[in-house]
Amino acid sequence: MHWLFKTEPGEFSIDDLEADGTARWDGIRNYQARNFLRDQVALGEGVFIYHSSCARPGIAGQAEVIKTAYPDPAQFDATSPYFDPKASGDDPRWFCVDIRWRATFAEVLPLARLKQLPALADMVLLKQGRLSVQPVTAEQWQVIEGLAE
DNA sequence: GCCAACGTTGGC
DNA sequence: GCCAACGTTGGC
Repeated sequence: MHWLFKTEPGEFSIDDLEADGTARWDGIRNYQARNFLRDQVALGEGVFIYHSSCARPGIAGQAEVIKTAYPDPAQFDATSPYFDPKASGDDPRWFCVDIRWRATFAEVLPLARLKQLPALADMVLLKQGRLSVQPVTAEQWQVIEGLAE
């Protein structure tokens, strides 16, 4: 399986990931996204980094999974915006993974462009909004990589 | 800033 | 369990 992770570039962009090299993908507070992270995201899998809520929404680059799911520390940190008072160490509610930068596309692949391609019509990104961690099929991955060259 | 889509909360 | 109210996401 391949994946697509959304991020607001004003908070954390592909350029930040490239500069840092690796990142903890934390702060996921949606159950469907959590379940993908916790149950399915596997070591070494590819991840497209998608910029959302910005002037040019689209796929900005790719990364790979270097550590599979572990409890998101932010849920236990009362000073964090991602604090969850209902989570406990015995019963973590939220999970995160670690990723490593692989590539920054020469140009962000615009959402509008992705929408034009029949081969991508079934992408979760295009069929369902509001899901910040989502699967990408091998076929979709190949098509998008081809566009990014 | 608007607003559609959809997730979450909480009363019953 | 239903569903209305409310909150959030995210494109435009």
